[in-house]
Amino acid sequence: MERGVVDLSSLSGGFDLQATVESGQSYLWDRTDGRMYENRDGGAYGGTAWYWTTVRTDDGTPAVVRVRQTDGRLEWESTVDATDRLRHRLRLDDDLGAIEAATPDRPLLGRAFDAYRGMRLVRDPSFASLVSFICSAQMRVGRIHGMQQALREAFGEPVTFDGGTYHAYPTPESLATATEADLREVGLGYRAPYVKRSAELVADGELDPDDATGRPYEEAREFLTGFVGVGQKVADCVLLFSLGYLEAVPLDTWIRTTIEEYYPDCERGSYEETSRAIRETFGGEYAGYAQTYVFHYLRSGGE
DNA sequence: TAGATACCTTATAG
DNA sequence: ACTATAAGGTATC
Repeated sequence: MERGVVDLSSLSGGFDLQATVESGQSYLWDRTDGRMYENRDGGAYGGTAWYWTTVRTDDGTPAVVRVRQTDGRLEWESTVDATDRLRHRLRLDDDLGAIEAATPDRPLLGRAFDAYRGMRLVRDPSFASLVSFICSAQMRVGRIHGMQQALREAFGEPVTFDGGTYHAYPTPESLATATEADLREVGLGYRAPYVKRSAELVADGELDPDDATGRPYEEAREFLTGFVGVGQKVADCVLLFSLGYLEAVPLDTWIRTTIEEYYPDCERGSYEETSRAIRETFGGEYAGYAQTYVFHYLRSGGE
């Protein structure tokens, strides 16, 4: 067992672990106390709960990383050195202060940033992010998370850690090998064939979500719709929560409602044009940050 | 090309 | 208890 501490006190804009991993952008973290999503407004840092996920080591085998936030520190336990991986996965190097400063003073945005100060975007592994958001169609966040847990337990490689058994996120190969019936068995419903066929595309080397990286934003979004079960909204989620396109604004039901109520002039009829308008309203470069704050704020009962 | 509809499953509202 | 509704949409016609 290795242990480490990441100092958070010097981070611009601070950090809020609970808000970051329980805000519906990542479905790859679990609370060890099993109380995920229970107290959204929750006390400071979710009562310093422990969370765990898995990371890929250099030789390709998965390792468990367990973390908790206490005051200005992020403590971790793992079998590998997790400091750099956590900085990367939790975007601890983002200059949140500058990002908020660059966000326009528009209705709702200030309150949303205030409510979850320190919440950061995540950088999830691309395949897991892709499958998570294929599963997200017409689902509540608690059940999306439950689906990912079920997928891990049914198809993920077991990892022993600190006397317990955990499961890594399934590989493309394992989900491509699963039958549609297998995937329906774990509660995916009509998303089952989407997940299987998209996993096959990756496993067969026909399409790789990482190949979206480097393309101009709208082209990258179009590229990702080549997967099955991936429309523009899901593509935007993968771009924002995995591939680092911070300007991506997924137009989900919450944001559409927000546009109706607060930014009606941004409603342009098509996804593409409405997306352009709301991204501009949210400040362009970091518009996805604003979207994520608004989403979490409203969904958590902010107003 | 734009518009309507089916789709798994379950938590929640009434 | 029971039914209707909606949930971070997409594929298909």
